[in-house]
Amino acid sequence: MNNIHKLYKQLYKTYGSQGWWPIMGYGYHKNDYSFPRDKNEIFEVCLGSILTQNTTFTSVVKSLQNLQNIGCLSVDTIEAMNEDKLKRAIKPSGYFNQKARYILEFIKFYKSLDGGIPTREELLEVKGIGEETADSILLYGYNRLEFKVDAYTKRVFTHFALVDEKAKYSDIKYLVQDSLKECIKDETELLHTYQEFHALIVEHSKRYYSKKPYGRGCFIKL
DNA sequence: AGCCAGGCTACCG
DNA sequence: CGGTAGCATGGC
Repeated sequence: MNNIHKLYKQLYKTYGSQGWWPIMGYGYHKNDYSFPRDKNEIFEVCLGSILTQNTTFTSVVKSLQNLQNIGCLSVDTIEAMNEDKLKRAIKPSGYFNQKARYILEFIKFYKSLDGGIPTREELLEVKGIGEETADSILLYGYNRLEFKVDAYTKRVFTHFALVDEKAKYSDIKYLVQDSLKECIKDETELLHTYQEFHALIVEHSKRYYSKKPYGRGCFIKL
């Protein structure tokens, strides 16, 4: 068992199943890996992945709630929306001018898929979708084996010297994927581990890696 | 009051 | 290529 897997095990033992991705009207689904269940929920994950860029998820929930309240929480309804109305609805998540454009750009791409599964390369060509958002969509929307790295992940990994300060997104992503693949041979279990690991890192980091000095109070031992 | 949040693009050297 | 300003609201 390598240090990455050790970290995962300790986090899971501490916090348990996180049940990401949360879906509107259902919330988290701990120990239930049947999500997303349909195309609407897949799209909701994509939407949430864009809205949550550099923002807390509670703000994203407000935006999604706003959309739901005006009956616009679906691909076609958002596509048909007046852009200013869309901006008003997603205002709580911040960067609403950019994000409104990103969402509309993504919808064009999403419809061109015609129900198909996007590749990572295709997603990265869409304006507003960088590596983390692409992996978020793939991991939680399409159940693909693409680990999602975020600022917290880098912070925690740096704390434990699993990577150095100048590690790039891909360095961390493939370190995690390679490390977990060594220990977990079953693909379904591996997928759920990717999904839970990222969520667990966020849960742990909100407590111990949000304000400086990062890692104060962190009880994990590798 | 100031810092941080489940980042990305554009533009710089 | 790496580094950074700008984007914006909300919570603590």
